[in-house]
Amino acid sequence: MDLSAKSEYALLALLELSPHYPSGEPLQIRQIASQQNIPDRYLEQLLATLRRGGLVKSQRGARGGYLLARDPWKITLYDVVSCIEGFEPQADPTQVSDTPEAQVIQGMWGEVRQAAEGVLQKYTLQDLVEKRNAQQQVDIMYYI
Amino acid sequence: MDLSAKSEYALLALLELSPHYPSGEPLQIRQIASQQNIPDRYLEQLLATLRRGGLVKSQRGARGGYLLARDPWKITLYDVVSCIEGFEPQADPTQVSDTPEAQVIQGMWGEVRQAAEGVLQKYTLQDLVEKRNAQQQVDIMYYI
DNA sequence: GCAAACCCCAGTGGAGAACCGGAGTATACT
DNA sequence: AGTATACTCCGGTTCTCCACTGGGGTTTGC
Repeated sequence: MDLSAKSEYALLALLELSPHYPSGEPLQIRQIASQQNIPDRYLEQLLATLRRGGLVKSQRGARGGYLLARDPWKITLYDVVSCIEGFEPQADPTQVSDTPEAQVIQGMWGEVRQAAEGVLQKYTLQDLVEKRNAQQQVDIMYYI
Repeated sequence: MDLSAKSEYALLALLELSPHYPSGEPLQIRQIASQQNIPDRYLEQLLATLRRGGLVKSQRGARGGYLLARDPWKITLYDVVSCIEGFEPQADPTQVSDTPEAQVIQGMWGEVRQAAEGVLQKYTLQDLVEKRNAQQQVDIMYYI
């Protein structure tokens, strides 16, 4: 029941990209990585996955980088996590549980998944950005 | 977001034990394992964990075995999964996330956890048993 | 044309999950 | 009492996956 480093990195990166969306200026891997303490060669892979998932666009060549594919309030956390974790296919050759006991357990676990996904679907990157800003205010007030 | 084999095995085993609770007759590892297709030496470890967690009692010696420690409707699925997965300690030295971005992400993940745990807490072993029985009826009706 | 960026693919180290085995201990039945 | 049958404890083994690293490419701006 932990959030994988993979997904956390992806969210952090997109959180960095969000404020730059209006300007249309791309942000480079190195900058994001150093800003959020993420191994840059690893972040590269995650951004590639996000690109294939249609969440970010990339600009190749010198002065290139990454930018959000659409507005921050049109990207839910579910979009991000499911893209990075790749858990869309529930209709794949997962053994369709033979015994009735296994079926029942599978069914109730489906409810657990749905509950979790519901929370992820109701938050967008924009929400995270706003929460971040509010959090920063609190941090400043408590700073000495 | 998958249910581990560990937890699924534990739930299956407890599901087997549930109907035997009223009689007070213990069930042996071998029987449970063969009934639910679980490696028996592995199931042994899981039952030991459940015993230490106070969910089952064991009867040693010949004609021994395992039985539920309390009524099936007094054991929630959360009890089982948290015991087997051991994820109680949220107040441990998990790095208390330095950056405001990480804090915000950590916070929203807390909501996801809570949603998932809420579902697990509202179901008991008794519920699973009843669902299983209902499921069996359906299976029989569709058989041939 | 060359440097700065992304792109692709392959490999490695460590941790944990799933499982197996053996020696010991308690209990029931005869 | 003795023996068979269970649980109990502890260790090891295999395998997979996560997190990360590295070595090449290709595209683009200056």
